[in-house]
Amino acid sequence: MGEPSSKLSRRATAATVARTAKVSRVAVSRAFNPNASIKPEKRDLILQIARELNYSPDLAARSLVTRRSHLVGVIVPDVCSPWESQEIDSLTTALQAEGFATLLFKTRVDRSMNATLLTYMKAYNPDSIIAFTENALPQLLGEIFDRAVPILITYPHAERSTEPERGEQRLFDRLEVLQHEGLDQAVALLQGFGRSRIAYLSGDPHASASIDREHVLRQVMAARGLSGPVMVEGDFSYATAFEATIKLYRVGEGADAILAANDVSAFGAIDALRHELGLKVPEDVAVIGFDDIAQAAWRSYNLTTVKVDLAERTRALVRLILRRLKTPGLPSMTETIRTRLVVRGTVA
Amino acid sequence: MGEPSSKLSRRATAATVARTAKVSRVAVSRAFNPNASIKPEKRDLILQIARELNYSPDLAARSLVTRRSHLVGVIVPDVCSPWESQEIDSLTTALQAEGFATLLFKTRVDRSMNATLLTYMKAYNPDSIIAFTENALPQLLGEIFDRAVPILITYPHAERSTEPERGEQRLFDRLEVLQHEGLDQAVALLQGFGRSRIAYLSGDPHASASIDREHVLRQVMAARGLSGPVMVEGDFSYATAFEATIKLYRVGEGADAILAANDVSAFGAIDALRHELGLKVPEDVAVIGFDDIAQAAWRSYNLTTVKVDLAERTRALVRLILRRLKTPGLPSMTETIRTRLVVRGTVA
DNA sequence: AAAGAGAATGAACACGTTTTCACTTTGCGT
DNA sequence: ACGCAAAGTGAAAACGTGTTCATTCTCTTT
Repeated sequence: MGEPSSKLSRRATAATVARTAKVSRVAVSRAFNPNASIKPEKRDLILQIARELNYSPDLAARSLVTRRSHLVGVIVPDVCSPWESQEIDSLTTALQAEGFATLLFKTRVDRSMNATLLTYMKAYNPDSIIAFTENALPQLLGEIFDRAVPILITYPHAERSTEPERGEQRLFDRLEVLQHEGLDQAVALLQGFGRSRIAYLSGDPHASASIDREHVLRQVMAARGLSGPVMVEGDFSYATAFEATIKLYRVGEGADAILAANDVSAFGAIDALRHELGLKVPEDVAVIGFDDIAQAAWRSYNLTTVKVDLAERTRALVRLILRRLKTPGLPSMTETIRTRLVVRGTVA
Repeated sequence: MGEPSSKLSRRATAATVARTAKVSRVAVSRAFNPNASIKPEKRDLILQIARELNYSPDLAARSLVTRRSHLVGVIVPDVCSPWESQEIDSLTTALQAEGFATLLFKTRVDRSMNATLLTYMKAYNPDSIIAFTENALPQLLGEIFDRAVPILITYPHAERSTEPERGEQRLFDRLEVLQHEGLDQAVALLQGFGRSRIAYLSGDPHASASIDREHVLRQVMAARGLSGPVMVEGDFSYATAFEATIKLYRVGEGADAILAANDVSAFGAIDALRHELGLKVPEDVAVIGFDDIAQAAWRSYNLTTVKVDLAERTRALVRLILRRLKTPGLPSMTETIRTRLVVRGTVA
């Protein structure tokens, strides 16, 4: 119980353990390092005493010499949006299993603050960075972080913009979502039900992901002989989608199908249609979302949506990180994951 | 542009900056420490050169001597549940503003793993810990973490269980939600609409928070002359609430009002009533939730609910942390926040 | 039994910072 | 011009760990 305190009980250190176990301090270090050369019974003794003293090696001190902080910086604009929170949940669990802790940073609405935010983040020396981002953050990341720290870019709802990155000397790894397949299935389904006037409820129009999504959608629709989508400007949020949908039908010319940039937008559209415009979903207007968040299966919405497999996404992210950390010399890597349509009740 | 690299360009260190600026290494340290004594123009020079070299002090090294990691460990069972994700979002932003980064940990479903998880967490030396928890984690926390690291316990959906903590020597600070006021308003509203047979859709029945919630509810109902609630067992999740509600009306005796342990449960109940049981909300059954998450205002649900003010919660959490860090000697602190009913469309 | 290989050991150093402590410079009032 | 307090300065010592390197121990092999 009572600590063997010489000084007023500070945190137990390797020296404390060494003294108690009557071994050298180096031995303690070795006991905690799996592939160090130490006699097994000695290691057991040390680990036993360490447990009694509630000792575990200080990661800050260790990282100082190891150059590994076992921290992964996760940069995200909105923790509370359902898709991103589900992704963070999944990612954190996966990283924990690999021995990394996630350091969570939220980008500011005020973008001028992001530089100081990233500088701040850099001070923690993360082993790697995952940026879920829609905006121009990558360039900033490249400027602030050493070439030595791997950066993984992923757009939550789409693949990269077509424009090449500036600051190309910087190495980014990427996770991309191949939306073509899922969107094509979506358009095909709508077409099968005779819907010809399709509206695209966009995400934030400044986000390259949304622009790219629109591009792919146009492509898919053109290939199926449909005229380009009616554009409705949203920002991935429920409220904006709600208002935009109302405007589409009140002052605009309406549409017989809405394809939303993400599920939350689709919810906003559905609620506007049903509760404000008096239109029936799916009878009057068909709605399709994107992501397949847990709420999409809730009975009030029962949303037909383009699914991005979260587990697969997480596996890919972790795979990318581990590979990069193991062999830093590799050229830029890109993993892609596919999408597919999940048919529920908002198209008929 | 080109680094003044002697060795192959490593991360810039204080020594590098000192050499470039032709000052001592200590001066660099002082330049970054606001209340250190250094000539202003010297500081400016150093900061300027530091910026050019993209230098910022290594936090691991600093924390080694400062004994401040500027990390706050946040322990949470489910990042992806709406209430908790909204809270993490808000908290992360607030902590960032105070110069702390949030280290996110997710407790395992497999509880036997939590001990190793916490040991792992301890290695990062967080300045403080915030545990959002429903289960027996506090005791484990007390065992593993030094008395020196402050622990802040909060039950997301309620106040503490009535039982006194074991391991009482350990100092915990607490944030509690005074649910009495909000619940009383809720019951009063139901009573006003002549609802007498009220069901309580519980959270995880093993969670002390849920037990406590039930306790307060019974108290409130008794005070208003109502017989105790019909108990329905849930676990804070949509799916379980959905199933439990169906069972309540199919095999149980039903109720004319449902009070749910959180909003997500309320959504599950509403969807079961409307889409599976053919009952109308609020005409046939009134429903009241708890938390007031963003989704509660969505038109499909338009949920009447007991609001816990998130911004107020966050402010209280940060206040507790800062106060504890500033004056570690303080006795155990508890902050409380009030609740109030937000009336929307699920009671009429 | 001697030799040799391989494992085990501990002293010393390195990692990048802050802090302490003497010491030197500066600024100000008389 | 003088004295004296205050502000500024750098050498050295921490902080807690991993790693290198020369040395010692422990086996196996001939």
